[in-house]
Amino acid sequence: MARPGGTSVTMRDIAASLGISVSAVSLALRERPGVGEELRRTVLETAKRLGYVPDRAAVTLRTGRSGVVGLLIRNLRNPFFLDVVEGFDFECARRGYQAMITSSRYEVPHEKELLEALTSRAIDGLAMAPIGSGRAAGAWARQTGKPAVVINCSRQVAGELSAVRVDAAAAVRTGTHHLLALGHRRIGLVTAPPRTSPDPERVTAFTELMTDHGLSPTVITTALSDVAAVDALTAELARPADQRVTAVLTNGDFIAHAAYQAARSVGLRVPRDLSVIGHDDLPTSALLDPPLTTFRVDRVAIGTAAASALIDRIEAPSHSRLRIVVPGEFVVRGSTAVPPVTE
Amino acid sequence: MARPGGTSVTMRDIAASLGISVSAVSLALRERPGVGEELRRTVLETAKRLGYVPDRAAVTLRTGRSGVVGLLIRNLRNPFFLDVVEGFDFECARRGYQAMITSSRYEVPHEKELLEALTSRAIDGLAMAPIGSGRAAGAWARQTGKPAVVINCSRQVAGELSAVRVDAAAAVRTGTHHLLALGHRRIGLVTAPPRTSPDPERVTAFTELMTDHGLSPTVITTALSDVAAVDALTAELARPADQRVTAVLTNGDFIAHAAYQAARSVGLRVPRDLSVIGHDDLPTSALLDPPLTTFRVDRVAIGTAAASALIDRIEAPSHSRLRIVVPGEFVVRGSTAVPPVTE
DNA sequence: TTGTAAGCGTTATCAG
DNA sequence: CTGATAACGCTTACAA
Repeated sequence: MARPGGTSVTMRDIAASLGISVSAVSLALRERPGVGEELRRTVLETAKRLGYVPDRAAVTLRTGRSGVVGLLIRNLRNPFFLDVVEGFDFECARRGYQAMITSSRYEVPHEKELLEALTSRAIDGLAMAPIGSGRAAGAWARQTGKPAVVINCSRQVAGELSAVRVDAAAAVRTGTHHLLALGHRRIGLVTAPPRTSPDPERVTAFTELMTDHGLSPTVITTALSDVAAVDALTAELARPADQRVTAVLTNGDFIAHAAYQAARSVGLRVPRDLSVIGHDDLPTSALLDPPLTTFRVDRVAIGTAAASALIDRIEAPSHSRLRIVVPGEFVVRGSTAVPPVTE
Repeated sequence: MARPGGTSVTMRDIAASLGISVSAVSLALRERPGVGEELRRTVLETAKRLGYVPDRAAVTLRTGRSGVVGLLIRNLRNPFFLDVVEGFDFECARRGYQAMITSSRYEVPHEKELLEALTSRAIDGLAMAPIGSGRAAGAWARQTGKPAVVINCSRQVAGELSAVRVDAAAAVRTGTHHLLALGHRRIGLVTAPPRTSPDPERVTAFTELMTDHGLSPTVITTALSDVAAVDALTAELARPADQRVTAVLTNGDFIAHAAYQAARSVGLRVPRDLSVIGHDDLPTSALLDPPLTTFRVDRVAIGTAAASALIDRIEAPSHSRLRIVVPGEFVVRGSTAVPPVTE
């Protein structure tokens, strides 16, 4: 509203039209004591009649609270985050907040810029799926004195922050066990480069488990965009049959799809030549050819939990920080099978 | 920022620390004439040193421009919009704006609420994939005097507005021709209920084409959530083999997936018993079982085009309204085949 | 119960 | 080229 054209109605207009003072209007509108019941009704009614819409910029400036919370996602292209965003947006709306959602696109400098932009917009709190370790979130919280919650980020970080995450390490263990039981020995784990990886725990869990079984773990490092992942996986799969992995674990169905593409591009078949395990259970995963074995997680719940935890802390700063682990469930479909017998 | 804890640095602090006036600081910071080059550099430098972040609420209040543009999506669960959002967010960032993205979840009252919320936040412009006819967008633009652009919405609406859309009617025609050529006679078109449908043109085009061929069109009406679509399609497919459709056209791969599920649930096979045509070509569509025949569209381009058109009009209100049709491409895969010979 | 006035951080107008 | 000063719309002491 404001300036050009859109002749906005302000409290002053209401006050003038009723011959009372602005503060009376303010009090009446916000259901605060200090104003007669009858007058309040009149005010409410004329406000509606005049089409009054409060100017949040003014409120923000005055109160220091904007009613906006930020949601900074590291990669909005990953369908995983779709439902997270939806859940977050929904919960915010339910509790009277607006979400400001944006994507850092796995670019650290851009993440920094966005953080600053959000700060200058006086967000009341921040939820963030950080690019790397998540230190940025902690720094932001310290610097602004406002609550932050991290989503799917390394456990040790966080510090003072609330955190919502899926148990990625457990998922890796379950998947690895499944593959070992099928007879696989050369298993690959797809992960992001250390600096940008949100969950080093996956690698640790995987490495430990493989080592325990006397096997050497293959860690396939790639940027987590679909094209980069296809390239990295194609490179791995192009190796001789007795050296390349016979199964891969990915950190998301999104990347599992890339594994399908890579396999296809070098003429391998899933699951005959390559077993694939995803993580997320996207709506399409059951419809793929073959249906994807994956780890189902309630993505909407992640979003609502993050929003809820964040808003709790905004409204009661004493609220202790939360550590929420959203449960998941391993679902076995057609993309995993016994390894090929090429050796 | 602002009140609690986070001791924010204001222009006053910079001015005080330099022993000059606030207005000099303002001028210097915004690269405006009226301040010496040397002083400007000093100001810029101390601003950075002190960690100054401008308070957008104050700027907004003063100037009436927030630097925020709204993006109101009718259904954020549809992966189609993922890339649109990403493109929009990207273009906004590139041009120095913040996007405020939210989902009306196909609920008209919620759409209205959100529109009001965005208005009270003084967005500089609005992009909207409206629920029904898109009249709401026009009304908003008229009422606020600010530019709006509609995304994928009925052609006749729009009026004064810029519009970005895919040529859905053309896609329907192409798909229908493809099915007719394969020999299908009972073809179903999946569409949203009239009140919420964004593109009645699809139905018109389909009906006309079928009638021209002396065939009677089947229009399957359903709410466009995955579960609702599965139900509606299951009901259609449960009919006797000589009555039910042998092919369906959907308005999105998202809904085509629902057709796969529905077919599966009543024991029909795609494409042997049912041909399916989607629209969008989502990343997963080529990996489905069977790979989906669909209409590819550059979704990111829709987002960037919308943002670009919107920001153009914000910055030059004289800018004439744009009608952008993002091109698409029909891609034939494995989900369409000759009809079954059950008659 | 109601009105008055100050002030949030910024920009813009207008003197010096 | 620089510095007071008012104003944007709202909230909140405090005074009537």
